Amino acid sequence: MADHPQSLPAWLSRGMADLFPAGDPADADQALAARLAAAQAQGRPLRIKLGIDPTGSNIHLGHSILFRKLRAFQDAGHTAVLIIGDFTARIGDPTGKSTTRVQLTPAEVEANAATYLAQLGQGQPRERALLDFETPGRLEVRRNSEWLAGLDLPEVIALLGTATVGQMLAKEDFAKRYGSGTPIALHEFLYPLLQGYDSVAVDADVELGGTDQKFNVAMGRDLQRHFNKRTQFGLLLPILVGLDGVQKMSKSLGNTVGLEEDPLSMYSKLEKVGDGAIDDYITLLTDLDLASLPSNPRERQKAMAMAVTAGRHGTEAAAKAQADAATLVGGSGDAAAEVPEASLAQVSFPAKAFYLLSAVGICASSSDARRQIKGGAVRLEGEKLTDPNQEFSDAAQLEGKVLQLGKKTFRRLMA
RNA sequence: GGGUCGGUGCCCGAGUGGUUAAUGGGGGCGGACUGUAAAUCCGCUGGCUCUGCCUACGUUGGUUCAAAUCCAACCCGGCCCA
Repeated sequence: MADHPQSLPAWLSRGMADLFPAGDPADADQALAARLAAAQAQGRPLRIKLGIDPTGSNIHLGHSILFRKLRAFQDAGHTAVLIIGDFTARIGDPTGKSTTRVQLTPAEVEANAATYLAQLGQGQPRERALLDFETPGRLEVRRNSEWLAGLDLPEVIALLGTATVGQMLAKEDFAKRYGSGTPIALHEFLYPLLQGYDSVAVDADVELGGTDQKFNVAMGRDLQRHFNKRTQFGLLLPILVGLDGVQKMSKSLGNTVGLEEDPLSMYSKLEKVGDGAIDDYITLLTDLDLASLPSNPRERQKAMAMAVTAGRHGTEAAAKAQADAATLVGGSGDAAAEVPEASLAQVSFPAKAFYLLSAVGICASSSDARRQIKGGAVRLEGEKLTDPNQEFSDAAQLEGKVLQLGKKTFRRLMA
């Protein structure tokens, strides 16, 4: 893994965690550089597969590193084959899961898929979008129900026949669950096979994935060989660690930055990622040159946060977010304009402080709000609230004021 | 199918008739400190416009003044046997 062929372009190898196979540099089935050269000689773009399971509805920065790499391929003239796993989502990828996933209904899957495409920039100009939806020939969006829904039982059995229980149990996630006595449903074994079959169906030259996808991507190669197809390369990118700098970025761990987040919250979250994660963020989420950045970690954090935010919202909005973040954290929230607004419309007056906090959505519940106030975490216009039962008679006396929870959460109250 | 063990709050895991909203740890949130970080220390961590009232220990029913704790049936899982 250490010595990739020299001839791979920088845009391709940037951030790469693993590339396989990496054999004979002259063989187009053994070395990606050779495959690239061969394709170019034939005037044929490579087909770069990336599968997404529309199981959630929000894409975060962790996902975006794969899309960024896919976009890089597009910009180099290759064809991105984005597979929406509408069929496989109904099984649920067991990767990284310690329990069987819940199965989604077709309607939920469709709704999620639509949201995903919108977040990836469908309908937007290519300069702003994460993927290039505009240039002809650069993107195919496919749903794997196209080929999976029609498989009949004999075909499924044949597919199952290509792998063994031993191989499945060699997969770390399954091994762990099996070892710890956590149930593994049989249909979960089908998942890697179906994902692999996707590669057969779309004639993938390269499959992108996180490092946790190695097993599934390798399965794709096995199946392509089984079906007498050209085999794909696996290009794996690191799993982005979350804001805590330790665990992977994952919605269920609450350490994510969403692609759709406003500039201020995006910036302020990013500028305090753990020290150990800063350089990974720079490599994987920006095009900045690591070597030319200041060595002071604080400065690097800022540069990274700035670049990522600008990538999504433009330089101007990012600069404003940076300035606002500085003001907000500096103490009083009154100077900043980019504070998310919260509507008082749902609040019935007179309102006690704890009720206000929960009604406006800044605290999870009114009990939580009481605790936060007692804990000295809540400020209104920079002034600490101490009595949960403090009463506000009407909306007019609150309108335009900034309510603050802790150091990071602000809401400007609006009528 | 048989035997056996088990299903507790976001997670792990104590508790086996009575101040138990339920020990402890993790995570999370807040405070101090700091670089808006890490580490460390401290507090909080079911809900409700809350001096009180609800809802909670797989599900449903039962015993009891009183159950997460006892009984029954059912559902789900692990292991062993077939």
